[in-house]
Amino acid sequence: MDTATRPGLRERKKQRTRDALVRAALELFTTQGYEQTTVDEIADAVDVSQRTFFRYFAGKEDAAFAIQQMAEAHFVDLVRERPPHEGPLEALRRAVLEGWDTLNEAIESVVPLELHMRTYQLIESTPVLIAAHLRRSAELEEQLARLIAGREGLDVDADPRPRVAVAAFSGVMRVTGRLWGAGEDISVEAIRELTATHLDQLGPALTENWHTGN
Amino acid sequence: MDTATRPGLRERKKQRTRDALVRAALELFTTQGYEQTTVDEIADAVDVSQRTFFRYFAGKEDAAFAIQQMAEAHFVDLVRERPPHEGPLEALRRAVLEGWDTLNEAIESVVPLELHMRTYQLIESTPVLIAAHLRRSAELEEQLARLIAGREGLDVDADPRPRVAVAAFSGVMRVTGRLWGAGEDISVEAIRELTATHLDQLGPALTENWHTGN
DNA sequence: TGTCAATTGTCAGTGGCTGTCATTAGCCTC
DNA sequence: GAGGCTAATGACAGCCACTGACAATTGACA
Repeated sequence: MDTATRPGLRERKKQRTRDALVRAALELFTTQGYEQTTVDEIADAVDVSQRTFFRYFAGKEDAAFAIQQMAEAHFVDLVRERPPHEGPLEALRRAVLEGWDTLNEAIESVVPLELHMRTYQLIESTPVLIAAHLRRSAELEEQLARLIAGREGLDVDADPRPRVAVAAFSGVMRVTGRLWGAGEDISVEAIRELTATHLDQLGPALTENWHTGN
Repeated sequence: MDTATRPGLRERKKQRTRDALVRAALELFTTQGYEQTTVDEIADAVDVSQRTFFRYFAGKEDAAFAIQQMAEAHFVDLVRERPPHEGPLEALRRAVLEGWDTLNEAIESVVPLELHMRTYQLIESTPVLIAAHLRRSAELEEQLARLIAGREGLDVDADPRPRVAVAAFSGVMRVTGRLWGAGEDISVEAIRELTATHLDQLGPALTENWHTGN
């Protein structure tokens, strides 16, 4: 019986409603803009009441980040799976890159990859969403710092290095995201490439004298 | 005549109203919390209409960051005045530390230093304000990157190092602010110290092997 | 002093978000 | 497989941030 573990009709229905709301929201956001889209529109598109929308999402913002959320979880999983002999920055670097490579599998059950990338670009160009995105990133950072500290057998609260390393790493990721969002090429390949080259610059950028070998 | 450059009554009145609104807002925010304070309360405390509040500030958030804004401008000025022979990170480091030392002179005409520090702590512990704070920081970062690039005679858009360096620096500043806000000691001295020790860790934290000399 | 322009107050309306309560619809037991 | 239980939904009312429009007030300046 494959019905053994399969959730009941109720649960499946909820999942469908949620997914439909996410799709409708992202489609409307990327088409007409985030601020220009009202919650009523989203709810109407899925034929539920506004109240129901707010039962699935804490706010309009929350819907915009539904997929982002999945991508982040995916990334954290990958970091967790990195072999312990890799240094902190090496592990983070490989995990992000692998994350981009396998992003589609992680989200395709809800939205097409392309819609997600358009949404990401929208986030990077909408002030309110930029703010929310940064706050979410800060939370992710804390998680990563603990994870890295764990790998290295350190106490996050005693040794500042895990947090500092993750902060530097995240800073670079943020710059990358912003640049990608401002550019022409919205593809995953483009941001993958940007990520790699920017991470390569982290070491050199901290050298005090930038003109020695240049 | 010292009245020569002194602004007219109209201008002075506006300044007084604005300052009063800032003081009332910060006092209410730090006393009862940001979300628990309505714009009407702030306006009432200064005896102006709600509409007038919104003529001075783009939103409730804006009032919360009025002093922060001044502190940032102060900091940027200090970076600009750093002698050109200092490396990028050295210049940034000295500017922040000097910024903390001279913060009071920069803001005392509007609010007491202590109220500002309480506000900063409130910001660091209120999700909506954290988000806004991070977005503002991101804008500051862009400004700093251009400034640093200028000092070094580089093109921000061609060479990723200015942005990467500033991103790493800002990442550390952010960690510092968060830790300070979560701690007991709300004094300027406390955050000054935290800043110094965390910046010291930036180099070491990027070393792949954290256990060599430890 | 009277005119002009800037500042403010009032009012009405939109949109995000929440609490409440009645209704509907899976689910589970007898 | 009928009836009761509970979760999900819809409908309604209301709060608060924020905006546009218009009228009243008040410095500025000839």
